[in-house]
Amino acid sequence: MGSKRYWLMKSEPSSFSIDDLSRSPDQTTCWDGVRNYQARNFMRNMAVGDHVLFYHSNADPPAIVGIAEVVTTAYPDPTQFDTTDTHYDPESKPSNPRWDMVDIRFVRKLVRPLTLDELRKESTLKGMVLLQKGSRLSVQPVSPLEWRHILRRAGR
DNA sequence: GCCAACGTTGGC
DNA sequence: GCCAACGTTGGC
Repeated sequence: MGSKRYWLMKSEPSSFSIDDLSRSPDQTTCWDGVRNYQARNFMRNMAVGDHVLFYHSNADPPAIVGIAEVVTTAYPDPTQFDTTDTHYDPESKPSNPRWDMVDIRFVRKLVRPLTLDELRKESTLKGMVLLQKGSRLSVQPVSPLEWRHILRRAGR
């Protein structure tokens, strides 16, 4: 068993919130709809058991609100072949799927959500992908140090 | 609603 | 290969 990796995944609570995740069957959902190559590549690097920070973007306030875990490795996102889906990609062929997804399962909500504002005040977190100017990556790596610091700040 | 920053597309 | 145009993200 190799050491687990840490990630952050963004979701707009108006479309899928941490509560939606906790109410999902098995408290699990497939992370479909990612259409960014960098984000896809990060998902391809995920392993079962990896830890995930669940972040509410376009929220008031934007914040890390919970913890999830990766329960499958990456596999083809079926919405890319669904002509009725907004994420349909006519260029992607079933013989060579372009877009992948993983399944993640709810672990817990943070006792205290950590707002973007608070995160910005932490010098330890200066390097977080989330906090970089113009950063829009919806799936991104988190360092073990950042993870530890965030959990401590969140009151465990 | 605004708009800056980013990624992608396509003409040349 | 360049770069303008466009669509999207996401904080404010």
